[in-house]
Order: sequence, then structure tokens, then C-alpha cells
Amino acid sequence: MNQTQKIKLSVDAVVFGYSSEKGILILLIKRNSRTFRGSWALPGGLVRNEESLEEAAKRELNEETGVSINFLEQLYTFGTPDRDPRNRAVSVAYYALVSPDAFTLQADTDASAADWFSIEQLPELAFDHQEIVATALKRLRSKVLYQPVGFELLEEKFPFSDLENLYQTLLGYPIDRRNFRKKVLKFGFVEATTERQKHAGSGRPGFLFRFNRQRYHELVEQGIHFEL
Amino acid sequence: MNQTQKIKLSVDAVVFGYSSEKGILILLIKRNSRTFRGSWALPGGLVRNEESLEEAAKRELNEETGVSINFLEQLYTFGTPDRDPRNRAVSVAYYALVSPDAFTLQADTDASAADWFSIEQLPELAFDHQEIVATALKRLRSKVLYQPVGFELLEEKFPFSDLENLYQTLLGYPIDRRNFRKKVLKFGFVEATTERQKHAGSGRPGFLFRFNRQRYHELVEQGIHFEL
DNA sequence: CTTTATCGTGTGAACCAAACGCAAAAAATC
DNA sequence: GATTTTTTGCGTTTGGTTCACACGATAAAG
Repeated sequence: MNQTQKIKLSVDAVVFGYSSEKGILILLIKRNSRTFRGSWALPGGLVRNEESLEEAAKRELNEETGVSINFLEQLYTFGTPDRDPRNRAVSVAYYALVSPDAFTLQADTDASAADWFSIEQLPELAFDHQEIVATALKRLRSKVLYQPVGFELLEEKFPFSDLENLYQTLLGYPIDRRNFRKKVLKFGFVEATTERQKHAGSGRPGFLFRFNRQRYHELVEQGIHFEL
Repeated sequence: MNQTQKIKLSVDAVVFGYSSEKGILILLIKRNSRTFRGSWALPGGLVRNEESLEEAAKRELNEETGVSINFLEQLYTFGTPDRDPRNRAVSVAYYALVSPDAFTLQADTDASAADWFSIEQLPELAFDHQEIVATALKRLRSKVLYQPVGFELLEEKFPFSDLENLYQTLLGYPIDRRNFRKKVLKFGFVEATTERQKHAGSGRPGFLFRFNRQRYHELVEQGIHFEL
């Protein structure tokens, strides 16, 4: 009972991206340290004594990959006793959303490489990171229906069809284009710009839209019930 | 960077109860150890080296209060560097729901007393436990709309009016009794028994109802969308 | 200048959910 | 045991939301 506690505390981050060609992406690093060397894993590492958990997540992410984050939220804490073969390790997992603008990767010493993977074809992951990814995906899929997380994954201005496709991909089932557009626009936090999509293949180019954060927050204050 | 990590890991539990007289209740203990001695606090304590987080939560709960739990789920992990004056301490918070049947409290050595408090009039709490309680309440309030958590707080058989009152209390606004009943019964996982409520004051006594867990799980399998 | 691909709206039908009224049942009161 | 009070329990109306549907506009490709 009175033995001293020997538990390492780390953070891991599931970073989601999106591209219209490759769908939902996750950021992985190739491990450079002894255990699981060469395996792909989530970016993360030990929490320092004087930093908060969220700071730790941001720091590790920046050190290991160099991406900048739009959105970061705590996901779940994983603490099964044998999840790390070296020693007892508990990991606080975060999930993050980044827009393609931040797609400039830059691997570091901790990681020999960092890269995006489509969630359709993830490699084998180290530790219990497979489970962490699954939990994050589940959370993202349920969250997308009542919070505008989708916009964090798109560029600042985007054609409406991108939003449609993102939602269809996330939800995994087809949505009615017309009704989707009507619903989204009615909320009022997505506004059309006068710019048009340029050269997106053939066909009539659509207008670009933009997410209005301020308007969104105003509506949340007023107790909007946003549900798709 | 390479200094050794000195972080203590603990678990805390927000245990919710309900009584029709006193409303939503939370289980607190009176601290017996050096720091914050005599203050009320959430039950909890250090995680042992070989146990999982959930096991730790259950163990501490049992040691300190003796209640038996229907429902236990991870809530959030609190890790602000100065949340514990003694040393860096990170706490994985759980929240639990118990039915009044389990209301036999039994304090232990760690705690000089354990008692239920109405959330309307909580005492000052030790550490950041106030914040943890607030987070738990928020979670419970949002969860109640799409998961049948309410039933975990009631006795096995209950008059429909109890369910109504519980929901009104949790949500904080009046609901239409007639529509509420229709909605709930339509889902099919709440069934009427033939027993009647006995002597609940004046007026016509209602039938007792029961939550059918098996039916509920079947419906979840089929992808039911339960929303109130 | 014709073909092809995508964008972008208007409308009625079907369905679902919130709002509401009211009677039946049983206990409490006298 | 008649009357009052309280709570249960169901049916109907009403309003809104979703669904299904077809076609013109615009620009690229050839």
C-alpha cells in the first residue's frame, strides 16, 4: 500500500487533417527511440513537471511535427497497466484538427519522419495507439453533428462542395446536397464570399464560403441548438 | 529536459445520487489526512502501480464510502500544475451514478465522514474539486438527453412521475409530461409493470415502470437514435 | 459551338414532434 | 358516501422539418 508510485505520465495527440483527394488523414511519426523503433505512432511524449497537460500536448506536437493547431481538445486517458512494455505508463490523449494550410511537416530528432496517412489505410501502430485512434474517430464522428468541427479541417475559404464531401466522408453515408446546404446556411455562421472557386476541374465553379467564428460564438451565447 | 518526472497520479470520483425530496445529490467525504484536513472533498486517491484507472476509482470509492456503483465512466483529466499545494498531481476524474438502494454509507480511515449533499448547497471543496463537480454536472446534463442515464439514478421500479421529476431537475426546465411519456415509451426500453405505486401522498397512484436493459442494448445494436 | 460537368435554387407531399385539452381513476376530506 | 383534490393517462390539433423531385445557369473541354 505504501510503496511509492512509479507511473509515467505522457500525452499523445491524434491530429486530423482532410484533403478532398485522400479523405480524412491522421498525422503519424516514425519512432526513433528504443522501444518500437521504426514503428509508426502518434506524436506525444512525457509530461514535464511544470507544464500543464495541454501545453505538453502542444509542445510535443510542435517538436515532433511542426504543424500548427486550430483546435485541440482532451479525448480520453488511457491507463491499462500493460499498455507500455517498458513500465507503467498512463497517457492523456488529445485530438486536434488542422487545416491543410498547416500541412508543412517537419520531423525532428524524436521522430525520424512525420507523415499523413489516410484513415482508410493506417499502418500498424505502436503501443495501444490503434485504440486511441479509434476512440478519437468515434468522438470526431459524433461531434461533427452538433459542433462545427468541420470548418477547422478546411481552408479558410472553401467551396460548398468541400464541406458536403467532408461531412459525407466523416459520417459515412450520403447526404442530400440541397437540404444540407439549406440547413447549414440557415444557421447563419457560414457566409458566402464573392470569390469563385478557380479551376477545380471542369464544371461550373461555385462561390467560396467562409466560417464566421464571431457569429458562431454569438449564436452559441444565445443558446443555439446546432444539429445536422 | 532529462530531469526525472515527479508527478503523482490520482483518481477522483463524482458520485451522483437522486432523491425526490432533495434532488440531485453528490457524495463527499471529510478529509482526514494532513492537507485540507476537515474539508469536504471528492472521494479519490493515488493510483497503485498495478491497477487500471477504473479499478483505482472503484477501489477508492469502496474504501472511502462503501457505496456500490451502477455506472462509472471517465470524465476528464485535470492537470493544472498547481492544483495540489503539496506536489504536482494529475487526477483522472470519473463520474458515477448510484441508485438510492446503495445509499448505505460507511466512512473509513481515509475519511472521517462520508455524506450526501444536494448540489444546490455544496460546501467548500478541497483542491479544484469544485471545478471537477461542475464539469461532471455539465456532462451529466448533456448526456441525459441521449443516453438513459436517468434510470441508473432511480430504484429498479419507479413511478413515471419520478422519471419526469428527475429529468426536470437535471435539465433545469419544465417538460411536458404528456409528450415526455409518449417519447420515452415509444423507444420501448421502459416497460410498465402491473404494480402500482403505494401511498405516495394523495391522488391517484400510478403504475410502476422498469428499465429494460436488455431491450435497450438490442436497440442500440440496431442503431437507435435516442434523443429527448 | 456542342458536349459535359458541376453549381444553385423553388415547391409540394409526407412525416414527425411540440402544444394542448380533457376525462378517468383513486385517494383525501368532510 | 358524496364531494373535492390530485395525479394519471390518452387523443387531437397544429406547426414545422425533412424528403423527394427537376431544371436552368455557368464554365471547362474538345
